Amino acid sequence: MRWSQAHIPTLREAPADAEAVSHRLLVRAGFIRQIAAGSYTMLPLGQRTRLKVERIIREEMDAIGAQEMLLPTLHPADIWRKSGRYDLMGDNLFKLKDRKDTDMVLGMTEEEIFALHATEIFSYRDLPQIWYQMHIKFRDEPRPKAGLLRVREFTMKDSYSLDIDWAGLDVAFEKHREAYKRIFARLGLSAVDVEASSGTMGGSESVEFIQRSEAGEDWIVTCDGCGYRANLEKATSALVPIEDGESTSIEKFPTPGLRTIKALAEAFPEVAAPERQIKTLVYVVDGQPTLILLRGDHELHEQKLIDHTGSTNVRPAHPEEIRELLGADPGSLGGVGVTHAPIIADNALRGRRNMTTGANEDDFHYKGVEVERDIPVGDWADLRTVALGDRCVECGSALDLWKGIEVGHIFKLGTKYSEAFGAIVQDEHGDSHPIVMGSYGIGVERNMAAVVEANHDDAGIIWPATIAPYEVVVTLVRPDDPAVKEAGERLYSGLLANGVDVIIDDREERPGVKFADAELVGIPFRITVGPKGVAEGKVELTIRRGLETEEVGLDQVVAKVTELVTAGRQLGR
RNA sequence: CGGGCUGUGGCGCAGUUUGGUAGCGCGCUUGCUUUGGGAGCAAGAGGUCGUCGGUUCAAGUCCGACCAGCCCGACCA
Repeated sequence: MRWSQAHIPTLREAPADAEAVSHRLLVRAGFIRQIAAGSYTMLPLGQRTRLKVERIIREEMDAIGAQEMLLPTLHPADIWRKSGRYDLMGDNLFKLKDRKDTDMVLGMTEEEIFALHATEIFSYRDLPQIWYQMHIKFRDEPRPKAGLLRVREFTMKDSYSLDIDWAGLDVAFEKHREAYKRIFARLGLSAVDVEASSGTMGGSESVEFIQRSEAGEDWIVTCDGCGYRANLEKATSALVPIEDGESTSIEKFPTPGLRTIKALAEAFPEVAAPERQIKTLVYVVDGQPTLILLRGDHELHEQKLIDHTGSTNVRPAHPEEIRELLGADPGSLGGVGVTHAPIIADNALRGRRNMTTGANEDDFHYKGVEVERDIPVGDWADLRTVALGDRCVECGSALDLWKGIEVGHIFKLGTKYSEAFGAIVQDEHGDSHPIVMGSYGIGVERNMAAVVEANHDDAGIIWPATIAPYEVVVTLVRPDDPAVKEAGERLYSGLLANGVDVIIDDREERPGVKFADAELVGIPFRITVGPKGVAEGKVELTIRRGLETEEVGLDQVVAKVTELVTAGRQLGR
């Protein structure tokens, strides 16, 4: 490609509404343009990189025996009603009607359709299978953000494994885990696999791949001591034991105007330190008002509540609902003697004595509360949010807490969809079993953005050679100088002949403009051809990462750069 | 959905307080000069001021409604 003929609209300044580094750089370097919130055009450079990302994913999927298919994105709503996800997905599912007034949806993931195709498998002899596609997904996100990191329309590689039993699923799951590690390594990412919640997918186990980044939206808990890694929505931690003293009797006492854990602790330090208090929250869980009990200094993690109760709709109760239920306002709530609403307590409250909690009477609390004696807890669960400084359950080391981007997610679905769609096979004894499924996703454009987040400097993007839009740029310092022109064209043709993705910057621009553009776009190798060098039979080779430059003989440079490019393509393999 | 903010040439912004017929930088076009880190001079092109309605002799500016986009939160395979 000749830069003079390419559409590479670089910008000196980023649009004011771009905040995330990857968003700013991908726009400035001419890879993407926004069309609507969470909706982007891939310009020529963006499309080149996107196709290379797809190619890597395809190679690794094919390597584990996966077969590529292509399903429609436009689905009849009935298929989604059949799995129950038409309502479950709520407003995130794009819904529309066709001209005959039939309800349709745009696919946001395709377990349903793949399960439907799995109904054409009848025998264990035809299993296992891994099917995948590289396709557009639509999600009506409540809040698209950060350029390509959270969008409403994007390309996803989604694959689905079909097995006769759970042992088979385990195999497919681990195959995907390893394939994903190879994919991320080849993309230049250092993503790690962490335990995660399954959310609305259903299923027994899920693992997310997270690239550490300040632009990320997920909080990850890791342990350097033993390698424990989990999403905050799933993570657990060990607590320092607390000495509660002898058992005492429960006693109500006045606490006028004290409505917060902190205020109560300051007023009654001897009986109401935060770790001696029971925090009482009222949540409406699938329509059922429910008391949630935590230690005073702990925070609820709503996803844990959702996962534990298997509910789909969870929200804090409104103040009026709370007063109606308990007869008091927030600040004086407690579980003592409450039998007309379910009570779920966090495990950290097990066995605790001499606690303080609200008396369900404004301005009064109880002290001397013994949780299991005085409160009719119906259900114990891990509900608290792990905090910085907590210790590892496995090994006791201090846990680390950091932010990251979810670049991939793999799920053990089980039989939810095969049962819903009747994907049943017979085993060698003639017994029928629903197919055991797994589901595995990678967001293509989000991965592009994650690579930029992880690979850039002040000058711009630093693409790994594996997915750079061009591997080499030949920069003509003086394209009007016949010797420079001739030498540059010779290098260009030589590299093309060697199968290198090369672009020649033959624009009639000042050198500074060309250098700045090459660095902004992030091309891994730059060969600078200038009059002085050519006269001496030399050119300069600049490595984008680090921007170090060396002189290379005109006659050697094609071979040398071809070698470097070839080595760069091996990244992560 | 709650809170905050923003819509003026391709990009970044001023102008709105105090209504008078739209401006700056970058980019773009042409010419001359320049040519190893985002050039200089000169002449140009380009704007329904987010949309609709209202007030007024007159609206980018005042009033109302709506739309879009961004940020925080909620939400999120």
